[in-house]
Amino acid sequence: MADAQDILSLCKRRGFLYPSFEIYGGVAGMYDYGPLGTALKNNIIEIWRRLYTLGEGFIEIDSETINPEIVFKASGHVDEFADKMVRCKVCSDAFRADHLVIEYHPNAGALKDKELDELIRINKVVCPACSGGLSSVEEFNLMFKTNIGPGSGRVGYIRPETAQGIFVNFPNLYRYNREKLPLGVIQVGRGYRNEISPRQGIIRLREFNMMECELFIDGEDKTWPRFDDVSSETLRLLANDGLEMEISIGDAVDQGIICNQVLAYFMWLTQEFLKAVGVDEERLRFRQHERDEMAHYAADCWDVESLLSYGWTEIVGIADRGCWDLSRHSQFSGVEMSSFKRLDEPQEMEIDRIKPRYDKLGPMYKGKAGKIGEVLEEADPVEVKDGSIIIEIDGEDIAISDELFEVVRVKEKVTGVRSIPHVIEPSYGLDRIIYTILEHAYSKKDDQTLLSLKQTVAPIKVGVFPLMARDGLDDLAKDIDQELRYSGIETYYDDSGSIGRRYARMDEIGTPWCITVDYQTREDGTVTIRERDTSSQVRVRFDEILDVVRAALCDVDLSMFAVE
RNA sequence: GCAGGUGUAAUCUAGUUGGUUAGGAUUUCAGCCUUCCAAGCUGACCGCCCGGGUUCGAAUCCCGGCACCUGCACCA
Repeated sequence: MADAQDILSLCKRRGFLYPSFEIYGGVAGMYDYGPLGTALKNNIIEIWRRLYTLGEGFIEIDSETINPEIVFKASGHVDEFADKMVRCKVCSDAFRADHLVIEYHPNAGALKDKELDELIRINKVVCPACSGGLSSVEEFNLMFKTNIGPGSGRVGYIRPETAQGIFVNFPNLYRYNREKLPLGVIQVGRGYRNEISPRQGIIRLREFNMMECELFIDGEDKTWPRFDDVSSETLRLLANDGLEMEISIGDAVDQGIICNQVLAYFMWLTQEFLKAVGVDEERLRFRQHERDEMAHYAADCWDVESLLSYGWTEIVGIADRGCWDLSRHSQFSGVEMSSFKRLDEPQEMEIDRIKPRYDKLGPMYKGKAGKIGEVLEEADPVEVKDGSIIIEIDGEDIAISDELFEVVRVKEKVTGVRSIPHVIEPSYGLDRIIYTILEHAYSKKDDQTLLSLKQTVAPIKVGVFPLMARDGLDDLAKDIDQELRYSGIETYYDDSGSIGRRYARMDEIGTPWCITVDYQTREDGTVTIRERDTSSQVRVRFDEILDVVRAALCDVDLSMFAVE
């Protein structure tokens, strides 16, 4: 297996990746993409984007990376990412400090570090695992905090995922989609996590690239229109009951291994994407989250893992997040986040409604009566208990006796129902995918490095060389180089060193083809085109070279252009 | 963050009883040569992670920092 050090060395040497701020000693978990890395990344993004926008009809947005605190209060990140931790001095296990003292304080979660320290000390709290002594409280905040605007007025955080930018825009996007589900929204961008210990090259970064999709669907209907077309396609699953299997997505859904069609469809789509950009199918699997690993709101979650020299590594997560995200944002913002599902036929329904008796409310509550009436009208009659109903007015609970209202049965025409959409989230770790592609493409034979990148993602598509940089061969080669570049094909012209060395340079950065102008070109107007992985050559017509390359880019067998 | 290991050129690496001008290979560049897979010759560029300390003298010893690797924990 390829050594991670070799890959990182190649990346640095050839301009895929550079450690950030290298001249100042570097910063852990931060890397810059060099020229080739950037091109590779852009190519991958473009394939992904097309798959979702052109293939599935999804829409793309680009939202802010700095968000006000409330966004992450609603998302749960403020609590989830800013734990107060203590560590066992003996077994070095970490625990949430507030959980350890919960029996000694009614509101342990609100305590300051020092107060928690104090409580732990006074009550002689020890490590729950081994009864060892505990360290003092440390703050673990994995979000980067900042201030929005001058002074220290408004707290903001740099986003740890792009997803929230989509959720908070849901009302706009739902309207853009003309109030229809399903609504698929994608975003490509950076996320930021102040990792405790970034390691393993670009596998765990502090500033990382994500491609995320949030698919909003009707929670009552998790079928997918194109599911039947692909239901016989297979995936390699590692379910959370420990069973590993190769199974069609149709069977997996039927047997309840994958919980619904939408999830299964996007798992398959993800596999197609990863194969298309060069992840080795043999080193790819879907691992289901353990029950305790899953976020509490998730119905099901599968990680796509690739086998790297670091071991099996998560590169994509595909989760059914239920209606959690939109519910929370609706709750925190007070904005409606539901969708309206029109019924096939409007239905006449008889419903019980509360009808306030304003003649009695008025004298009793004076100025408040109007508000109370409004709230009563919206209230559900089933909440009437023991002759009264409790309603909330201006943050105050008030019991309203049933003498002050009537429950009446009314006929209402129902044309549809409102519900909060569920979210299926395929979330792709771009940097990890890039690294996987590099490692899976990497091979070494007798000191010769070969990067077998798919032509779709290769930063440079064609190397163009004169066999000798003289006798007019160089001019002919430059003509070809220019023609290809002007046609939108990335090339690399090279006339330095032996021809073998030039092929080797291209092999090392994954360039799939090389065209060489030789002396025969002057005689019969043909050039050679060499295929990277086999180093086999085909002689083709000089004046057809653009067609040949275009065909090659469509994976057409080049032998059909051979002139010999 | 903890424990252990490591840090010499763009890359890989030799080099401690502390002692002259840190050696090699690859890459890159220039020139010569060269009619298809890293040929050869000549030359050039480029280095002891950073900062302190000990010493007449530090790549080498000590302290601190930074980075990388392995494990723990966390996670995309």
